[in-house]
Amino acid sequence: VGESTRARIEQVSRELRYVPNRAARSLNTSRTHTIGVVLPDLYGAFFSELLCGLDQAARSHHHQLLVAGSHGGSEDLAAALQAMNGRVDALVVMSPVAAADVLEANLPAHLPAILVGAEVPGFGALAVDHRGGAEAMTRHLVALGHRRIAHVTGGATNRDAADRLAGYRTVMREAGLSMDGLVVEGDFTERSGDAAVRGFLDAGTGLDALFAANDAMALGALGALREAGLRVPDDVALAGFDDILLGRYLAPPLTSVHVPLDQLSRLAVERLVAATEAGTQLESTPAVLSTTLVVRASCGAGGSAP
Amino acid sequence: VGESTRARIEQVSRELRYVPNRAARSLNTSRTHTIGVVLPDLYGAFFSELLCGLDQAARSHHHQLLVAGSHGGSEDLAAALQAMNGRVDALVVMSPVAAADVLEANLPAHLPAILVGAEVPGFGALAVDHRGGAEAMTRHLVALGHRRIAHVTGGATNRDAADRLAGYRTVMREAGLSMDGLVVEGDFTERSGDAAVRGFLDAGTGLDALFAANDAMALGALGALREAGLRVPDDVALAGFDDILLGRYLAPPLTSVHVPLDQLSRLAVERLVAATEAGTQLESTPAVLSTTLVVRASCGAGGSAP
DNA sequence: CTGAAAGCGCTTACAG
DNA sequence: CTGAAAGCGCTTACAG
Repeated sequence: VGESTRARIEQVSRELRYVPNRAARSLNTSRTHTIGVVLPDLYGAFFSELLCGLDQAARSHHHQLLVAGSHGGSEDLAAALQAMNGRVDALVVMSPVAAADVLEANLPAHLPAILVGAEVPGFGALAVDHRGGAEAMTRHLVALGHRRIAHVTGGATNRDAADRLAGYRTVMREAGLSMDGLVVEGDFTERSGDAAVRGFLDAGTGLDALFAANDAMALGALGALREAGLRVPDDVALAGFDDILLGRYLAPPLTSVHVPLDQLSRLAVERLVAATEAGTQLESTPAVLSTTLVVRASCGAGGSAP
Repeated sequence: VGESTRARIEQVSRELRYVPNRAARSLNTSRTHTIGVVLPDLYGAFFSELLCGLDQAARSHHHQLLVAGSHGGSEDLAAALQAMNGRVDALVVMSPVAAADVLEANLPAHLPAILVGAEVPGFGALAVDHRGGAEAMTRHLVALGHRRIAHVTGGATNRDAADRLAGYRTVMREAGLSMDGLVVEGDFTERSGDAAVRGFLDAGTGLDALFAANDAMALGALGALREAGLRVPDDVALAGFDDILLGRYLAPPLTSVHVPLDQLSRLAVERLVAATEAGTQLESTPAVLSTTLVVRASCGAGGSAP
């Protein structure tokens, strides 16, 4: 083809705004350059930061994100997983609400997938040391001299929440401290943190410290404590979990347990892209990411973040 | 086919985990049940809440979300738009960084699209009354008796930021108040709100009130003010814009301008789904969503939210 | 009512 | 080096 013809073709294609159809391209290359992300929810800073990390990691590998949030029931989860088939090269699935069998039944076989906080034979797994983080936090509170340390959980059916509770329990037991009336169930929302504090106040439960199973609940608790005229950390020490970005902007800045979302995102995407290119599945032994205690002013330790 | 054969086929299909390939299905039905979302960024509460709203709206119509965040330059925007082609039924594009020509050149013709805060002939548009919101806020601050009212902008190239600045200017001028040295450029990040306050303090600029062009900057400003020993609202009134969810958990709760993201999300998705089904494009006259002043304690008006 | 064919829009490997 | 054909995995309309 001559130069001038080529130029004319390119011009016309631009005029008509021709853009290749990616679905068609995917169909015969069997590459989509897309990573599917299945999350239990999209609401809140934690998932937002995770999604943001995954987006950055994906873009650095020239991939896009197909997102499915909020799977209430297992049918939702199943539908979300099935809707990904043929449209993604790989999958990141977070599903802390015990559903290994649903995952097992609906994960397209041979599709590289990384499960975060869940395990299904034949699929990759990444785990966060929730328990270790909760132990470190509880130990920190004990070391500060607190005795009546309450815990607001993230719900009975949530695996991550159960691990955090277990960490708290272990250390409280070790320290010989009572947990009677000090453990109350929440659901990871601000509202439930607020409700937990009101519950303690109504019951007349005296507290030295409150360890919420995530920062969102700590935020809700902070509002309720303040409303009740209690000062943090002078009257009650307050701690969260996740180390969401806004924690440092609170007054007082929130002591928390850092969950390495950037690292998790990078690792997940790197492994998935590698598996896609090699055409292999990932090892199902989970890589466990460790958490870090981040001491800020809300527990009275005065320190600023490491 | 007999009953027993059918049962056996279904069983085998379950065993093999057969799931239809959606890319192939899309190709001949030309329906993807997916809405593409192109945002300038994924970072921060504002985009998180928008994405969450879009996800909910999309799911209520049985659609998924294909997300492209962070388009730094116009090549990124172009690439993101092109990558959507054939993989989505419709598009929501937010691009406040003046780029109507890039949009025009890269929006697949005939693909239903809603632009938020931008206009391109032949495509749908949704706008938010940033200017009116900023006017209402500035008027509120003036009415509270503040005279030296500073404004931290969201950047010179951002259209939404320019509208908010214009609203502030209009009211300040109307009220006969000086703006000398009171307008400083930010970029919608916490960090830039913090920097703005330090700048005012270093310059010895006295302030009655600080109106940040978004809540993230107000958050950063709050930290810097507190660090400088200034109390909000006693020493300096503080106001933001966007009304992100955590504003009410700050101390003091943040006065802000509510941007109706839920309504925006619902409207966008409804219109797009309707256009997809009808096979038509949307009207390019933008529907303008109005904002609401939300008075909380950070400006000293004492009120709680309406 | 069942089964084979055509076609969605691409890309890749092959024949001319 | 160019151009026509085959095929990715579906669904839909048609022939048997």
